[in-house]
Amino acid sequence: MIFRVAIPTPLYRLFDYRPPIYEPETAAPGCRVRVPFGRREVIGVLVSLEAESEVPLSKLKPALELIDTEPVLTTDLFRLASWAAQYYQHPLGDALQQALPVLLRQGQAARFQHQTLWTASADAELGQLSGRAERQRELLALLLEHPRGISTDALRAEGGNPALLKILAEKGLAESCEHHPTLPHADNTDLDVLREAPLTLHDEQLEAVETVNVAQGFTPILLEGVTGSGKTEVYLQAIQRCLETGKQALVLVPEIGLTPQTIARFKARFRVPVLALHSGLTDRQRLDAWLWAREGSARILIGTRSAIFTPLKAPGLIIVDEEHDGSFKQQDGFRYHARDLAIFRAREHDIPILLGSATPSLESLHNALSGRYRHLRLTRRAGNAQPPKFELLDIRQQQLDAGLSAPLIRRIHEHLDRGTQVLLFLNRRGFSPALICHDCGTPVDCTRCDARMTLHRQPPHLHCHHCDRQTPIPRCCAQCGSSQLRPAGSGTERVEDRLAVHFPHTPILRVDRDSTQRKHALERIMDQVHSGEPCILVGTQMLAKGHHFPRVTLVAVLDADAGLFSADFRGMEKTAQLILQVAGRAGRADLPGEVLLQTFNADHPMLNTLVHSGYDAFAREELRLRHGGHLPPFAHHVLIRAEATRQGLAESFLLSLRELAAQQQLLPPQVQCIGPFPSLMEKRAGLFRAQLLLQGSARKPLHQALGTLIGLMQAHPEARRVRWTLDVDPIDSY
DNA sequence: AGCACGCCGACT
DNA sequence: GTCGGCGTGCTC
Repeated sequence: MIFRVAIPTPLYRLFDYRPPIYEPETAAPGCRVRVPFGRREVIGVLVSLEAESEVPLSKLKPALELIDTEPVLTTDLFRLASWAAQYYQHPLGDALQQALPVLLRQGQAARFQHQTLWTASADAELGQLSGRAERQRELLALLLEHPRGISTDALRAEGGNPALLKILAEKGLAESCEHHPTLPHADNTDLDVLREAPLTLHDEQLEAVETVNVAQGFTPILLEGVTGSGKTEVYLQAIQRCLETGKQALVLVPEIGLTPQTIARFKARFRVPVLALHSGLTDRQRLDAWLWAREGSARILIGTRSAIFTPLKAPGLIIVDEEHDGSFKQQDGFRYHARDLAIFRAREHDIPILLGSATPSLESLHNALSGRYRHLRLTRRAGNAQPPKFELLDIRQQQLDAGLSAPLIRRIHEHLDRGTQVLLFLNRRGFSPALICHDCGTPVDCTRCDARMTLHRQPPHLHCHHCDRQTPIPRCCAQCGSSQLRPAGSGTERVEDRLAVHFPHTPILRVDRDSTQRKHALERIMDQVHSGEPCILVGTQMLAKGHHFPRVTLVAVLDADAGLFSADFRGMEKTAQLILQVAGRAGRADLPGEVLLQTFNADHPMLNTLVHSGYDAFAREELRLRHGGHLPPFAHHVLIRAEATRQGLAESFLLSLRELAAQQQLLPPQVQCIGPFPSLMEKRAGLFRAQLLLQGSARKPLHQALGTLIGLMQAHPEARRVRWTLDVDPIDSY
């Protein structure tokens, strides 16, 4: 018998081993094995058991140990990860590895963390202890209060002395047992899953919930609901039905969306175990959560991108919230898209999947419009809330003060005078995005990137936002020696500064990565906002997601043009999504909101469509343009990126790759090769980068071409000096 | 990716 | 004379 093993390495092949010296009883695909690999030991995943190997038996090493007696990667997860490896052209060993929690990658047993719990013996009574053994009596009393067992830590916390447990045990009054922590309500198999009553649905919500409930088997549904239309309530009620049939629900949320409020809302509604797989968990907690999900006692799993690999005993429903969000795509290494894997997984499990968004990705919208997905809309806001009023604020020929126009400042005054709050959005942190010599015009550039250093004032320093390099602020220009270095443009810090001058009596709250670094800083800001007193919030996209500010009546986008003319064809889509997301932060029933967009392009057709006809009209128009330009979702893209320490090397490597492929006629005619081009920012973090784009209208020839190109790149002599990576369905092209 | 081997420059 | 720089090759 031969073990065929996937090893975590960047190599696109599997490795054969002889079984361990001792005879393995239960070897099955999906089990982990510890194997010698080169001069080290690694954990691999058994892919198949073979009768023979192409490698001569003499070259085969024996595996050292079969770690699992049953597969850690169950059939469905194994299929999911190997499909993803194939689809994203990523080495199988690495893909399988990434589908596992860290502790399992390291070879730990797939078991719960065991905890020693103490109980009083069945017949133990306080009277059996002499009156003088007071501490022992206290301890026994505590044990008697916890018939299901208590840990030593908990005993100590309740005032018991765990050191005396041994004495009690010797007297036959106490017993210990190994136990893994259980989830509250894990034994709730009742139909009564509700903890609190559901909200009343309006007709559109009702239809959405009904659609999920009656769905038989695989049913992808795009739920397009404007902000405030009650998508979450639809999720909750769809999950309710799923739970009532004894199934589990998997909920994927964007990185920033996994807030305590979100989790709290799920926990408040249901009397079943709800587990959140957030970044704060330790590796151990992650493994326990993974095990609870696998054994079926966790009923609702909420997590970010990587949660798509959570094992489920009884999958019933998958929800992807804010499905357009870019954080579902992994941006390095194994570049999978969790939303797309979720679709695959739902199809495999033959269950419904709900993709929710106020601003769906054009990919999902296209799938909905072409009939591949059901398309449901929530156009009404819950309650009587009115949609905010949009207005383009033309700032041509306006004097700007740190990015603030005079009409905007007047409007801010009006809202503050009415006693409400204002939110200003600027997706640029720091004081100013450049520091420029007033005499010769030379900006201070990052030495490792093709980028300006950003000036920060708190604390004062220069910071490159692309490679994280930080330097002190120079006193004079490196080019001409002039001391007239001046900040150019403005970021959130500068806006905050100027606002303090214009509105000396109003609190200015800045929310960006810098202002919220300290623990609880964000919490404190949010508390102040929710107190309801007038204030001005200034911030980056941190403000755009997850939070809701009922007392904000004015939202202003200071630079609506950012991203409007981006070289990335998705720039317009992303801009629109961001603008609507920010706009959605404001207002409630009795305080209608107003959204101002400062722009130098007040006649821009797409901006006007978005503002006057809404996202749906915008998206259809944008889809029309994409169709005309043979761009995704009407074509498929694969990006081959390359980077090298010397300029030109990456580009010449890709050029040579393209020429080799052409000479040997390896590219089918349905696949177009575009480039290579230097990346938009050619130099980044000291590396020079280039990219080659493959485009095709069908996936199959594209994948086939990719396979042969990988072969060429691996064999290429230059590949030692050039690092290359693949990105299937890239979501940004820099 | 790791990791070792191996062959040339600046130190105690 | 050695320490260590990173080019080259291999991983069942």
